[in-house]
Amino acid sequence: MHGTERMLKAAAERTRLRILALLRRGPLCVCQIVEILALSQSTVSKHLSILAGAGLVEDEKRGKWVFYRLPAAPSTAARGLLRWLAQASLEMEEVRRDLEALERRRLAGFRACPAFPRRSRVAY
Amino acid sequence: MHGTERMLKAAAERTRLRILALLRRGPLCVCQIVEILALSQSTVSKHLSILAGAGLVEDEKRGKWVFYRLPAAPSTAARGLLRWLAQASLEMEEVRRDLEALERRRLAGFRACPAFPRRSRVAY
DNA sequence: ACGATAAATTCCGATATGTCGATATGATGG
DNA sequence: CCATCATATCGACATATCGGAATTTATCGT
Repeated sequence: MHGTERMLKAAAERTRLRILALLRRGPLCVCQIVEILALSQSTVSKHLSILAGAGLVEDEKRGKWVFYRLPAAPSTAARGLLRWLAQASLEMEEVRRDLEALERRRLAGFRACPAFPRRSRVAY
Repeated sequence: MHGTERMLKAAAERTRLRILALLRRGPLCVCQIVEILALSQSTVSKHLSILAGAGLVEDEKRGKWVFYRLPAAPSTAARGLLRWLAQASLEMEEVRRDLEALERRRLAGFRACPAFPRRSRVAY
């Protein structure tokens, strides 16, 4: 399948849209995403692998945790789509709720994951 | 389903990407699209209805023909996605072949469809 | 070495999707 | 009115996709 199609298929699913919106706020490890989305770990892991295969996220192992984030150097196509998604996904009620939940947990203290080095703001 | 998701799902399919790329060159009636894509009429018709439902194309009846085209006044989201698609879909081998086939038929004389009033170039 | 934890992979059932042939709807022309 | 043509819709089938439970793999702490 061509990259364009793969990228669109990856983005065109509610759960994955939710994940992308979360990652826009910064890197998260799988268990944190599981907690926010309230979906099974296997489901989340599978979605992340689809997103990674499309070049819409990248991962970094940190001991037994795996952090996912939006790619630091996305392809031109990925950058364009991610930029569109950043706008469009905010229109979704569910996404907004997820982002609030994320913010709440960030304040309340998340889960015992090692802090991930926050890069500067994403440029797209 | 939310508009954003519906739009992405509509775009995230090979046949529909091909249709959108064709329509970028100007309005076409269903039978012309059928001819170029070499798919059944029912298949093409269904895809068009999905695209229309997502606001990515619009239709206009002309006697017994129905012409489809990219929307004259797309929503902000649709405009953004269509712009991205215009770039990205050209990377697909199959799409390029379709566009060549379209050009060839335009020259060789298409099919007995009434000429559709060509609007000025799409602005997005 | 062992148990515990995080994540990926595998398997399975339920549902969604793409395609086509057949049929229905609607317009046109004799 | 009837035949024809363009399109939409329906029914059926094959395949793809999503979700979760269970298992496997890898890492950590003791």
